Amino acid sequence: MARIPFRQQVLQAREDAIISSVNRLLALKGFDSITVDEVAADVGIAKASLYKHFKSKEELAGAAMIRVLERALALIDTLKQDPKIPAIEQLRSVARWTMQVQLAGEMPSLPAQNSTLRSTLMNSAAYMDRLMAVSDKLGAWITEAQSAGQVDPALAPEVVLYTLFARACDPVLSLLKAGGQHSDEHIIDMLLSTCFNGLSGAPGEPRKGAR
Amino acid sequence: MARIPFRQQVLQAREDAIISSVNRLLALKGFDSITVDEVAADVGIAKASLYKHFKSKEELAGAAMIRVLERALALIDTLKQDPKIPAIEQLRSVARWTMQVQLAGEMPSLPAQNSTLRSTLMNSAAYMDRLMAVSDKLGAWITEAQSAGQVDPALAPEVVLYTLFARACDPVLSLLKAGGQHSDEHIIDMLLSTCFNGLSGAPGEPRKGAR
DNA sequence: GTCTATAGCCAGATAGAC
DNA sequence: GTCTATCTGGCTATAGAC
Repeated sequence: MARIPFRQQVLQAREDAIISSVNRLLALKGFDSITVDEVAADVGIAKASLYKHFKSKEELAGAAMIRVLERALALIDTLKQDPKIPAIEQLRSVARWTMQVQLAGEMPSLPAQNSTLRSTLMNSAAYMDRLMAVSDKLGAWITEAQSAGQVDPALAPEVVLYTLFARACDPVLSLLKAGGQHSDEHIIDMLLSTCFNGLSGAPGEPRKGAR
Repeated sequence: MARIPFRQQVLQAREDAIISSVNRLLALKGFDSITVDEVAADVGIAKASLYKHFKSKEELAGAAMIRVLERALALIDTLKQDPKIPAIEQLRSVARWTMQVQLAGEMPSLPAQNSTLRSTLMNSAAYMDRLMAVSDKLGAWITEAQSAGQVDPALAPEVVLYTLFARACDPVLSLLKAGGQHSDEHIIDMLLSTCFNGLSGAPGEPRKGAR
């Protein structure tokens, strides 16, 4: 571990820069709309050099997804350090974080239908491992919250999990952001409310504040 | 109006067939993944013939969107015939319908980010008129439901409107459908519940039945 | 309006020198 | 590993005969 450091570090830094560019462009334009030339130009290297690091456009997107999943895992582990917080609040914190990432233009958005991309991701152990790690950890909170009656026990757990994932790339947020009528905080408050309390709103609950 | 009928009818029927194919393929694979060749093959005509009816791939997608918006308008007008039904129930009926259309594989899904498609649609009066008609009619119900306290008055009306639109193409539904664990009716019931009552569920409300 | 054939373009991926 | 230059395939759109 003591040797090989410098050149490797440079490479690692370059890969980080690549992933950052891909991540941002993916959030901005989506997988189908970006081109590899564009990514290369954004990073400031030649396209052929990109292909030395990642062997396809799909792998580039996969790397961005892996990174965001790792950020999510880091957040979850941080949240777990306070075991007194009710599961529902942990889930709400995760949802709030995904919305903040979206607003920051850092949430890569992939088309659900692109089949070559899908199969690349499903065949990537690095991706699947992290996806399952996130799912398991959220799944535990979901079960706990349902037992405590904080999340509707009539909902199948997958429904809750998929809904949380889906709200992490919900087009409603970008529409509201583009509308420019509300502050970022207000947008997040309203979307968290629709997510957890529904359009009808929860009669007994305070809607404001409660960071 | 009495003349010109037959040949025109044949053309109209062909255009309907084209739109049906586009609509189905759009629901199945999404705009970016389908090719005009594929549409032509599905309809059973040559690609060049398609371009006699619609002058671009974007216009094809626009025609499909116009048709689904017209179906929505027809539904809304039908629902309006019973003025005794509370606004919230009207909105729920519309949401239920969009989910049924999704499950039937008839909800075209367009990428939110494709800019050439976006500008084609925004420049199409036929599309924009219908989109605004739907928005206005739903908007009236939303305002009414908020006044009656059936929809959370703290939510900006656009949030409610956008959320309903977004639930019409929510990936959660196709994920659950692909999972194969639940009946179509059950999926719709759960998603309507998460949409209107949130993940937490509404304490006072019955969740089952109520078609 | 319908077809076959093709133009024209663009983007993903690679060759080969350094 | 990085670059420039190029290949290759596929896709939108059109030409031109019927």
